[in-house]
Amino acid sequence: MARNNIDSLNCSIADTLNLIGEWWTILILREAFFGSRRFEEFQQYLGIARNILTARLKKLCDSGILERVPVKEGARRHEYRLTPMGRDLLPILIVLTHWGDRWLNESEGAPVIFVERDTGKEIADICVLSQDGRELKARDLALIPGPGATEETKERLRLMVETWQQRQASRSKKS
Amino acid sequence: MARNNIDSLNCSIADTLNLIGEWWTILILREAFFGSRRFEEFQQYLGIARNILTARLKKLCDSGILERVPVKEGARRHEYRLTPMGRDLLPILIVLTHWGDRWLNESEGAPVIFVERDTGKEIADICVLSQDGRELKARDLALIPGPGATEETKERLRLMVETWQQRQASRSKKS
DNA sequence: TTTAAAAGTTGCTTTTTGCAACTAAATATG
DNA sequence: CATATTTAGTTGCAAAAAGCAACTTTTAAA
Repeated sequence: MARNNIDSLNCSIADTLNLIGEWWTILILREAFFGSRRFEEFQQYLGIARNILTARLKKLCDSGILERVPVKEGARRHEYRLTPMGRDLLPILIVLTHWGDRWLNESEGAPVIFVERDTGKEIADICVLSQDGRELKARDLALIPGPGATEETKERLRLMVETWQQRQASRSKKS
Repeated sequence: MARNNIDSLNCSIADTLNLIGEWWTILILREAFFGSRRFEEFQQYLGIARNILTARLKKLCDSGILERVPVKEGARRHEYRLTPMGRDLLPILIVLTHWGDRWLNESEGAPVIFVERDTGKEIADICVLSQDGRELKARDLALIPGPGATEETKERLRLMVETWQQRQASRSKKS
């Protein structure tokens, strides 16, 4: 993301975007999930500039999302493979896909569909669930500071609750 | 995303990133979910340059993710609110948060935690499920062309299956 | 009525991208 | 074995995007 203050936001979204939020990175990961491993594969399928691809792959390797392994024993050519950390990004790709399918490609239909290999059936839509499996909407959620919250974050969240309560109050007055 | 060929990728991920993949956009959306509505709120919490914020808010409004409504009847000052299309991005934010919590902030712990408002209990981890509720991993998934697939996409997916089968074959030979 | 805050806009500088050409090693070919 | 081709980058330069600070113009407050 931007250079300066992002790190100070005390936010896992910002931290994640710091690693995968740059131009191209998520599409490179998509390619990786689609089975690409070699520099040329990524380059050709995406049409990305080679120097940018180099930079992105390096960053992904440095941060442990991909690993760079010799094609065979002792070879100096490498391929890029998803690590467990990288494979754990799959839900992000699926959520992005489903949202795009729903809101941007509704008329034409989805370009690609994720299915379960064994059954061929489409996977379930990803949604937010409570521990006991009820579906939750934005309205049903609240935010609380976690163990990693700074004082600033706690203050911010307190303020958020206040604002929210005021809005609820003014809403009930009106109606 | 990049200017040229992204649109031709026939991929909902690329389409989605075209709208929300730019620097700052996702953090602006995070702020919106956290309750910010006014220009100054976004600006102050994020420390984003004002001209960039202007551009991002405009794009988000143009694409229907936010709407710009007068603060009160007839006022010329506006606030920016999530539309249903925008609220539907919540799973993306949660997935990004959880991934960052798990892989980047494990030692310090999560800065913020999403809980169910009514019970105060943490929400469930978002994961990929089959229609009948079994958890699926990357290995369990396959991709098939959907109704919106171009010939190129179909070809690409055929090739993918081939490559995958070859790798499976060479793997079983080795072991 | 003056002051201050909100919501931008403008101009200029620094960073990032994109593109094309170049390089060096590995592999294939005759 | 010598030469060509592929692979995986690197370099240099032009164009686009981002950051910063200063400037406007309404709106709200004192």
